[in-house]
Amino acid sequence: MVTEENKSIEKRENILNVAEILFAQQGFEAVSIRELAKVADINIAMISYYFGSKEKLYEEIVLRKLTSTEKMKSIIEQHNTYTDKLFAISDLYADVFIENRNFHNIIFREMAMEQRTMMNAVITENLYKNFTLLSDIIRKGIKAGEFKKNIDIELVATTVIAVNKLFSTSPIVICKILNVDESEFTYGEKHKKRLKKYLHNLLTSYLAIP
Amino acid sequence: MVTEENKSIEKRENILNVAEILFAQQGFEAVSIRELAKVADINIAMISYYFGSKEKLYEEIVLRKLTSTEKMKSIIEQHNTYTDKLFAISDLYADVFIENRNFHNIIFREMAMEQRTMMNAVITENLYKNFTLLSDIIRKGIKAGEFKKNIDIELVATTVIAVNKLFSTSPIVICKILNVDESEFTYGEKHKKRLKKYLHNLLTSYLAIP
DNA sequence: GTCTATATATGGATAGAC
DNA sequence: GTCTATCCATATATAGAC
Repeated sequence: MVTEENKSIEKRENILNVAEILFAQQGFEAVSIRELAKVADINIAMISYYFGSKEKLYEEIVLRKLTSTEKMKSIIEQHNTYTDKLFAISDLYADVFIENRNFHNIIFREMAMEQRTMMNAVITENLYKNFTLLSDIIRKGIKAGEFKKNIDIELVATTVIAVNKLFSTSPIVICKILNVDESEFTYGEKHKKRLKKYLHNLLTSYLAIP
Repeated sequence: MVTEENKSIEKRENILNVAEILFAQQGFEAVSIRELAKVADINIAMISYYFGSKEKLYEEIVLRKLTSTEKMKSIIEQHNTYTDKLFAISDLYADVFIENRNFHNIIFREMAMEQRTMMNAVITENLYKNFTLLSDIIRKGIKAGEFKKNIDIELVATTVIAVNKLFSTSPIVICKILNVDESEFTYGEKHKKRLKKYLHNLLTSYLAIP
């Protein structure tokens, strides 16, 4: 049933989605609410009406999609060995970063800011929690005798995030590096599979006991 | 000898340096020439006088420090084995990214833009050239029997860049991950050494023939 | 909920005096 | 080279009609 309320929510959602893309592509300050209103096909006044201000709209975009730690936890529980758990989380990062690459573009731009804001603190806290789940798997894998002992736990966990991140948020350069045409390269399954497979191999060779 | 001309060049340099920091911290659009003039302790009109416009000032900041391929080439030539060549380039990335982290913050933000501009093209071309030097070392190392055959050359080269990049441009999160106090963590030698050593080990375990 | 019209602020840039 | 004063474009935000 399409109620009036649903219509209203849909419009709100539409503004959020369009704004997410524009903010990701150009940055917060570079996008005017006039341009946003044009692209989203709404009146300028609607942004204040729905969100109060451009700033509050931005906050909502950032906060609404932060990957929940719960999702990660449930995926970890679905696997038995620490190797499988690690692979699953690495794959999840690839999926989440690539599928929501506009969003993560915004997140990583925010992380690169040196001034500490409320949002910055929330983002850092969220990323840290997810990071902890990753490093805990490695730590436990070492204790269980599945992984080598003399490894840099923090930096190998950082590597998973860093590689997935660069791959998903710098499309032009990545296309050039992989020798793929940009029009063809929509981060399709083929390239995602390659990325996942590579990370599995990289992690295995660094962590696994020969 | 301090001539009038030198003084003028110094002032120009000062504006470039201050602007680089501000643009890195806040993004191009978020920095007003009024704020820039205040921090650099110059008059607003001086920006137009020296650079023509805010846009041209930005272009000069981006273009002036792009890592020359020549420097990389000379470093590569100084080493004999492909392993040593690879380590040297990996170390160079760590040094260059960390020492010029404000600059690289700007570069990577520009890379994340999906709209293609003149500057974007120059940056991509530069990064691609440096990337090619890196992947060539790996390719030749395989031919020479120093590295394994079944590896993903492009993605391992990307990894070197990705890890060094995240490490240098997201200080707040990295501090939290490494459990280091931010005031203490000025990307000192200690953490740089750790990063370099980790990448050596990671590359060795992925590439070296057991 | 949606629009127009407008208040108000701030941005980049420069003319012209010194 | 340096400054003040100012022009002009564009930004956000909202009051008030519908």
